[in-house]
Amino acid sequence: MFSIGELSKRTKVKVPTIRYYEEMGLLAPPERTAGNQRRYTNDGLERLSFIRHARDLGFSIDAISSLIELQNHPDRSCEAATEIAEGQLSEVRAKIKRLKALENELKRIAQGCDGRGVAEDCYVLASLADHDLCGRDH
Amino acid sequence: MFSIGELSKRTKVKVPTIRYYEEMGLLAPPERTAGNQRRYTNDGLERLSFIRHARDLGFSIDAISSLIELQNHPDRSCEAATEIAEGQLSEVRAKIKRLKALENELKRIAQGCDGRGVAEDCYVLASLADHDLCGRDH
DNA sequence: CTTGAACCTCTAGTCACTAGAGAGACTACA
DNA sequence: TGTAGTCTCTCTAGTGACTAGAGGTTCAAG
Repeated sequence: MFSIGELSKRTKVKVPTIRYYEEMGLLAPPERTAGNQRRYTNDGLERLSFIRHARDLGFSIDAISSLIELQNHPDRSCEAATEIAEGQLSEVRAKIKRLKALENELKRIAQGCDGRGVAEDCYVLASLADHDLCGRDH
Repeated sequence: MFSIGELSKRTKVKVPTIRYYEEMGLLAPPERTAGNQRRYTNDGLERLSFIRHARDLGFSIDAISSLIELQNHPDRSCEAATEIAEGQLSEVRAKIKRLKALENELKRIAQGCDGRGVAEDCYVLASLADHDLCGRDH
């Protein structure tokens, strides 16, 4: 049995965030001391590690809820879990694609100006003002 | 002189978003009709195109504010503009790097399970529960 | 002059937290 | 047992960049 501060230290999840997860229904409300303070067991620790790991991988609170629901019913098909993971994967891939396009455009814009002129002639500002100066769409 | 709806159509920025930009100080408050409706000129159109383009490239409202400030003083050095663009570029690169790590991890996790088993044996769930199953840190 | 679309302001909601106030509880040491 | 100091409690409000909706007013076409 350990306090919320201890749980926070072990999982590296901040104390208010732990309380937030509880409020959102991700983390079961733990036991309380006579003085109303939360006391966790290893169960809580494992659950929170799971949540943190999933958050680190970019899963939404909603997605994590579904995954936990599944965890609580070990006999169910895990199809949903695979779907959620694959959905997340394609979201990540889409983001990468988009960011790479941005990277190219920004590289081009930033290289166009050495920062030594005045704003009037600045290629950065001109590029932003006139989309036609862009190599391709974004 | 055209209405906010017309401006919205031409720039593809939604009406409430235009009002929001005005509130945030990005867009100068335009003239109004006798009945208090906004009426824009080409100036407003150009300004909004600039903002939209910058937002599309991921610049924050704050960064855009600085860029506009600079635009309004064409005699100033454009060093700040180049810095902002370069800052944005390195942020984008950092995001790409992180997302690529996530992509690898998610790929590994998603491939570990075909979704045909039950939750108890699901590799997706197991991987999330146990960070040690991860190839590398993230 | 009427109709109906577009416009106005204001408030509240989104996501996943983060910050702070003010009060109460716990623990270590004397 | 007293007390100092840290931890914890709940509650409210703020973040960024919008989005949604209510309830009311104005505009332009016919």
